[in-house]
Amino acid sequence: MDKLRLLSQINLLDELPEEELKKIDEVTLTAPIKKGTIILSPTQHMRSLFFLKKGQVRLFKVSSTGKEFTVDLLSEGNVFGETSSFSLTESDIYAETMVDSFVCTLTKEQFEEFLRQNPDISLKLITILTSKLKEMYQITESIAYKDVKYRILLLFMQLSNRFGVRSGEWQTVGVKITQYDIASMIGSSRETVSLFLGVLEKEQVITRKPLKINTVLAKELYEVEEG
DNA sequence: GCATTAAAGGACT
DNA sequence: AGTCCTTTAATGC
Repeated sequence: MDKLRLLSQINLLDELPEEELKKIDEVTLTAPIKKGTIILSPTQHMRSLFFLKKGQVRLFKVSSTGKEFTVDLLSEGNVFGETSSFSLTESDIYAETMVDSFVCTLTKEQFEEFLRQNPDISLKLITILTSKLKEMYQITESIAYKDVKYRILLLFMQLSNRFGVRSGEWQTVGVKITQYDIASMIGSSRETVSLFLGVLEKEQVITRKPLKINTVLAKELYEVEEG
């Protein structure tokens, strides 16, 4: 696949001139990574940052009892990883590809230089991180005070706002997720998720195949906030 | 109201 | 064919 074309597909880099794209292309390495590959783990530490050019990545932590908690999902254009000076994720975190992906590696210096020359990108990064922070607040609060059905709907609202496509009252969720993925994002079990997905489908709040959410119904019936 | 366990059916490659 | 994903039901906190 053409490297330059891949680079131009990155959201963060959308507004960059062709010259800048070429510069980045010269200093970075792009690797195809298969689904289910761990590209970052507490033991395997890469002192670098990653650009997800294509695909989908899950960031998660593992508890002492071996249970996974998914912190974030990333799609094309997201940056993650860590260097000695700053980190975009936690240090004891795992990153796994959920689908076949293309990942580009950047050193700290390359990324900082890149930001210096493209201040607009820095602003975009701040925007992304801020909205992610808001999402995490909502999720943690829902885990404390709300039931699983509400948590599923809140998660779907957030995902569809970030990744989905809107068509009237219905919005796609926009990411490829299993029931296990959902459970690991809202602190539940896959069986319970399975149960409530069935309930929500009967109530016509969601559809499956493809996974969609009726945002209007969800808000009215369950008072779900938007992300 | 939900996790857990178990068991079985369905789907993906 | 074999692995991954989903559903259903029973049990107990």
